[in-house]
Amino acid sequence: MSKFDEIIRLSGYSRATVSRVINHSRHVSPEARAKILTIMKQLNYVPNRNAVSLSTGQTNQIGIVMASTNEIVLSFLNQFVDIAMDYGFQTIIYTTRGDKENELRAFEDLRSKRVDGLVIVTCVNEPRLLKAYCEYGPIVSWQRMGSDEIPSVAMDQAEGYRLALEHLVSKGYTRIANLFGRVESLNTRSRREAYEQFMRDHHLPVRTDWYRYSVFTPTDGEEALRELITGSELPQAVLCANDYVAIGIQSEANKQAISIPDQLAIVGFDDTELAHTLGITTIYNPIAEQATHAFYRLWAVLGKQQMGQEQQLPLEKLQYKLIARQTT
Amino acid sequence: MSKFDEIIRLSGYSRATVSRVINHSRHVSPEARAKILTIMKQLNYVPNRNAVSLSTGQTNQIGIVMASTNEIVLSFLNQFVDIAMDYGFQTIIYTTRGDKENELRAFEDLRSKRVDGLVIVTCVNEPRLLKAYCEYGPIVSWQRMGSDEIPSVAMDQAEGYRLALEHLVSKGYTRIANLFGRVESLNTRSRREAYEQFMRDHHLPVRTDWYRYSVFTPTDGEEALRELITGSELPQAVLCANDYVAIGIQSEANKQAISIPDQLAIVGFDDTELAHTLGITTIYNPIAEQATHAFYRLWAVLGKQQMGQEQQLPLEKLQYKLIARQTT
DNA sequence: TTGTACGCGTTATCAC
DNA sequence: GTGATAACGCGTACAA
Repeated sequence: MSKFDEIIRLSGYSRATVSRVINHSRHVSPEARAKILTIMKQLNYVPNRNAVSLSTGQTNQIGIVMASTNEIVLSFLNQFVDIAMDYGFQTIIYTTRGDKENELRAFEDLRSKRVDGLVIVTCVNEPRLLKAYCEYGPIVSWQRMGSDEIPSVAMDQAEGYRLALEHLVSKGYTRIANLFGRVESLNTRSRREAYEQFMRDHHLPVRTDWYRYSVFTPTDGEEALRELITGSELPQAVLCANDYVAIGIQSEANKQAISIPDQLAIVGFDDTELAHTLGITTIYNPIAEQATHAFYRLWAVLGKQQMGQEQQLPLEKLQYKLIARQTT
Repeated sequence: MSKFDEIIRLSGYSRATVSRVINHSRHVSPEARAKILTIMKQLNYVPNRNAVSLSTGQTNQIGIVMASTNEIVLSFLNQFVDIAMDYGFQTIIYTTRGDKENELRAFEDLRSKRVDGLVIVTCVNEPRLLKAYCEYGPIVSWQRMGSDEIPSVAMDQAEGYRLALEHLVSKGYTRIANLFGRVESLNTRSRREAYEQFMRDHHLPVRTDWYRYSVFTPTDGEEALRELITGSELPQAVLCANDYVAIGIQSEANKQAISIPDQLAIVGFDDTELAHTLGITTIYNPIAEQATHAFYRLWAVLGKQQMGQEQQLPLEKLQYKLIARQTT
């Protein structure tokens, strides 16, 4: 006999009344509430959440999908978990290692009612395929998805990139190398197009020979610089995929006795704490705010189911900012 | 009518047989299996995991408890999520922000059958209090818990600390400052005792005036060094709570024109990728392996429930290693 | 305000 | 190999 039935038996009240007390319904007499609460304490009762989820159809769990938990997505993850918790939701991590089948398991978990909604941080499956899962629960993406089938809270990184370019050119750096992340990602495309457009507009050389892809980590940055200096000409500045890459460039430049910023300027991306510490010029990226927005988007749907009405939370307009430091 | 009942109706078989097919039981005729599988495909059926969990009493979810998701715990988290997934378990993050009540919610979720087990990365509640939850499911800790009531996969950091001290002294650094993490943590106590014991054994000065606490981040490290140089005497070496603190020290030393390692030697802890990039001497800490061990400990219990027999996975002996680089 | 009866979707224990 | 039937623990119309 479950503790629930035990409470029913000991209190003399019915299943419904006990349930009402548990769920803080107002339609319960003070005496009934008091008596039932007392017995609940005595029995050290806690509701079985699987039973609750089965009955209500909600789990109060949200899945977060990413290739791996790394430094780049850390602040997004941290903020999302926190804000979700504030609203009574737990967060399940789905690390896919870039594998499509692994990734699909997260979406299958939406179908199988394991999670109420999903946040995509990074994903490798086609939006077309993923769209089919939208009927099972709200899905929102941080990564830009190309199609509008899955809503995204991403900002157009072209704006941030232009800030960096304006800064560099205003300082006299015109021969610029670009270290990108994923080749096929929309962010990479945005950045590349912003670069090419900006350079053309200012009648400056577009150095596609200084494009490098799949540069994510400090080690990647080091290798990229070692490889760049083998060329006949050294760029005046390097635009990095993120701050960690910039750290690698900075470190390798020191080893190679390349003076910064005289011989080589460096601009990072995201404005992490380390960029501050190491004096790296970078683009402030409101990542935590985007995580908040991501949850708000989900809450717009999940809150309605929970509170019985439309839940609209304020989505403030977010902006990049240039943070000038010692590497430019 | 649920899809399950739909399958029963369309196939003509009973609830039990359908369930057997879903769970790959061998006691099903090939014809029955084929027919039921076909219908399952047609209906695009997936089991409701809440119903499964309610019925079996297992969720295949493990909670991971920590103050916040930060760089320090990142590799542990990442590895744990991965290994758990390999064994069919999902990971729920509980960030407590150091709040005892928040933290207790994770343990209550063990009682309420939301998770099958818990991993404690950091925790603030008393082991005494937490011990009461052990009856509801396996709990294992990364952080050392003092009492043996909750098993821990932590290594005694004193060993790693001694490696650092031997290295420093062998290089002639004898006036050593210590930057610790949490004041009351067992790791801090281990390190402090290791330092004091080592210095006494070698008839060297124990500089308790150079103890600093709650130093976690690069910024903390910078501040610590700024504060240390206001003293009458500068230490010859700094032992840091982790690599990020070491980065802060290194950066601030550069700003202050303090030559490294001539005027000041630096030793980090953990051997993160950035320590490699920035040439920081550090202690290699097998964090990922400890995460693996943590899961294996849980699996020893959860696997038994799942596979019907004791599951013993190999726990290899782990060791710290000194990684000498340019800061010593 | 309270109680009845049923539903949620699946597993498990018996029989046969 | 197959099939009734009873759990699993709780929410909730609906009626009283």
